[in-house]
Amino acid sequence: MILMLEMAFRNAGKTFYLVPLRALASEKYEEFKLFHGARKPNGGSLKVSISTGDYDSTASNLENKDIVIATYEKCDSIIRHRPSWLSAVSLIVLDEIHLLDSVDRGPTLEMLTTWLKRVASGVQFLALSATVENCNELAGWLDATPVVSEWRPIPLREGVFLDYVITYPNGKMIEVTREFGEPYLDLASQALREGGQALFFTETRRSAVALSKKLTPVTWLSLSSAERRKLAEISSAINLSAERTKLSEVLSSVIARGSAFHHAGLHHDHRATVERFFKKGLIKVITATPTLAAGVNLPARIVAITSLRRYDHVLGSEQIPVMEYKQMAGRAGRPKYDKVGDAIVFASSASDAQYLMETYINSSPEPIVSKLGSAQSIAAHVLATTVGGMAHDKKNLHEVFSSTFLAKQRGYTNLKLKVEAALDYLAKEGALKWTNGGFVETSLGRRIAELYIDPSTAFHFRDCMNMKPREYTPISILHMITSSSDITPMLYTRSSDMALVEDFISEHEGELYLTSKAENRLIQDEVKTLIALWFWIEERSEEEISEMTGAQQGDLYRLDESAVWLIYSSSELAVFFGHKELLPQLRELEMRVRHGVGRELLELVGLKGIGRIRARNLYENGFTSIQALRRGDVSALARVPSIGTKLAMKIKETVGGKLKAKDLKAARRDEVQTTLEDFNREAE
DNA sequence: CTTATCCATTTTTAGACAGCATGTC
DNA sequence: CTAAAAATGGATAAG
Repeated sequence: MILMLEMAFRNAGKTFYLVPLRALASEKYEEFKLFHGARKPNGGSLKVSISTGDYDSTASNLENKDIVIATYEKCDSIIRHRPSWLSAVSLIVLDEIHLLDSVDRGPTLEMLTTWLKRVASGVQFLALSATVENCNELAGWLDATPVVSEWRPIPLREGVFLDYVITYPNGKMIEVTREFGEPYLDLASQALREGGQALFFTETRRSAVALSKKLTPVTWLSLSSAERRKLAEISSAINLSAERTKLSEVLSSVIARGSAFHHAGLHHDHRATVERFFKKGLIKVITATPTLAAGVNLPARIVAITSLRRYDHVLGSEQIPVMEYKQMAGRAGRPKYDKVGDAIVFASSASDAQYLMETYINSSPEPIVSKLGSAQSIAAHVLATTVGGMAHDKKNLHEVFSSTFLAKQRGYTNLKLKVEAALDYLAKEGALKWTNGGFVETSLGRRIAELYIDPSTAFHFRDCMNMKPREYTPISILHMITSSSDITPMLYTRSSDMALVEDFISEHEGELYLTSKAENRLIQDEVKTLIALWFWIEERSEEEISEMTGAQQGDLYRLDESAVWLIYSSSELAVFFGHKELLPQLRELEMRVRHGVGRELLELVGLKGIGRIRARNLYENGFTSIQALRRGDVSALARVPSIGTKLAMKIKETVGGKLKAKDLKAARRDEVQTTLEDFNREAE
């Protein structure tokens, strides 16, 4: 921050702060925002901006900014648009550089860094990480000087818990008081007695939820009556801020007792609530999946790691890497509050304890290894390199790829073959064309790179548009989307879902793409993901969808987000593929998915109204139930946290009812009141 | 006759980046 | 070096 601010004040150039998560970007942005508008010596004012997929997106907005905070992918995308100010960049901070090791996102970071090194010559790089073992090697690649510091604001102790005794690497042992007779409860209790908070990491979402319930007796006893009152309010607010589901009800009930769970199935507002009130000290214990290991900064007095295994659909049950363990352990110790942070792992036997001590506590994280070689698509990076203007002939292209971290670690021979193959593939499919002496991207290729989709996804769209199923319906379009490699999260078909999926397939056989011979195609997963999206645009309740498919609120929102992006992309590409006639269908479907607004609702409100009243607000404000809307159900409206005047007017017109603002307020008040009472009673 | 308990078997399993343009609070 | 925990379903005991 000091370096960036110094450069900004000196007008020494534009600086970037790059992070792997949107949440981290907004956290960092909040810190930098304090300096936004500060007067510079030359009279101008300092300008700070954030750029991630869910914030502003046009590169021109960044032209006169001094400090830009962005995700890696966003920065990558910006480069592809070749903004004029790129040469004005003077410093790039790469936070959490160890992400280079990640299979799905590491290659993007690696290519991004490689380009930046070339494009912006003379740019200073500052790469940061708490868990890099081979930092000399990494520094060598970046042409940087390694700076190692063991300093932590709060010292960290790592220990193993076995039979109520915590053993530390130096042989020191501490006994934990038996109070509840359950290790997890007693450990949490110890943290709370010292006025601290505890963070438990679990292997699965389900066990995070189960453990947070189990911990409520401990947290409840530690609460003052003032805290209990505040928590009751927070707890009832949970059920008002988003659609109610079984999961949100459980969250609401544990929060009332000072405990909470945190995982990616939660609604993002609920995640934010949990983070916020843990930071404020009201929520005493969080049980979390790895969401919090790399996510926002949420330190705790004690970090308890309940499992060091993880199940993988391909590999089965696996030990997690030391790097991940260190990331979790590093969350222990709150600056300003704790004297020391404790990270505790649980052992099942004496030999297990010894194993954990050797393998995790006394081990360094694994060295960072480039994953560019296993990138699912080198083609995407070759195309982006071309579109970004970094290479228009083989010589330059090989220069770029031979300066990657992979080439440094493993040599360039293998990668060279892959790059050549990617070039041929892109040319064959029409994203690039040969020129004398080199190659250049086609307008299609440029659009693919700008839309930020994998080239294979684009070609898949083309094939799907050329070979339509017997009956071409919205379901066909959704299937095209869910069978592309860019859809996330792809839902997994459990054995209990088989009936649902098979029924759907036989019912919609004529509308689906079932003939493709691509190997390893997981038709069932594609269809199951399609079903979740279909239910979503049919306005089924979030609870119903998660009941039927197992996809929870958070999953649904992310699925929706990626589906919107892909449908938009397919409509942009339809023109290139000579399928202009599909545009109306694609546009309509995009709108239905984007806003979660069903056909019936579109008809009710009138399609023209969508332009004026943003349908997304209908959705976000809780109008997912058409039935409720039709009968003007006041109690459904009570779940709406805020209704715009225009929107309320429109609803009034539409339902023809007599809803008034004060009815809404009264209804909402009642609901808040009853939930509050319920929780207090239950808690007692 | 209903409910509780026990036991063996079956089922399930983390996370999250990206486009673009405009209305709403 | 190693999978573990919850859900399910059926049988039997208790109320």
